[in-house]
Amino acid sequence: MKLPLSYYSNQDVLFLAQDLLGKVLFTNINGEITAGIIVETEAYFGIQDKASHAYGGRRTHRTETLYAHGGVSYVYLCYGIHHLFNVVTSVKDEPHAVLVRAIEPLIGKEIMEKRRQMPVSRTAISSGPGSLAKALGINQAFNKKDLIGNEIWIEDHGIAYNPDEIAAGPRIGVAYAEEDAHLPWRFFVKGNKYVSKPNKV
DNA sequence: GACACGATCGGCT
DNA sequence: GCCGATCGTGTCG
Repeated sequence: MKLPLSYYSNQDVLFLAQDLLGKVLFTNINGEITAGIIVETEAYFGIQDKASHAYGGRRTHRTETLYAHGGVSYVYLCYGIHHLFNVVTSVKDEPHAVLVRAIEPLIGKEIMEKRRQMPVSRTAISSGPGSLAKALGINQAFNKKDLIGNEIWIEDHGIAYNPDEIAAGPRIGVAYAEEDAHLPWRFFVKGNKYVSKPNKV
């Protein structure tokens, strides 16, 4: 059920970004368990990707997490307000990562409603990277957490999509990445109502 | 030490 | 569709 460490060692981050669609992301905060099906991701291709925090081999206190062995979380604060959750992949010193952009609520829906102050019937509850992080209670304390531990982890529930059920398009909010801005490295489940920008392909 | 800006969201027009 | 919120980070001095 719980994805093993070996899953995250895969050096093909474009494959993993697509393979993570359908997997179930869990958090357990003081016994409050919440989980959702991953329906939208983006791949960040290490040191050669101008949109990545690790572009050019940049190595700072913040980005150090990206250089860890695959299988840990990379959480950072964006726009001073939102926490964004990434899955660090590949091997040590190869800073590939997958940003999770949307989930479909599955377990602990009442807890998510309390955290988001809105009914689970609203898709905005977990649509978009900042929103899903808040719904799952992910904050800075989750940075560099082991994804095979018991605070945050990902399970395989046997949900898988065929290639024709997945759409690929340019990543969101990376205009600064120049020629890398238009690479089709954002993946989402076609027709899923939790996808944050379903029209942009 | 100072400053410009972001892998966004939600409210208002 | 537009705009303000809000603060850690990185870069420069």
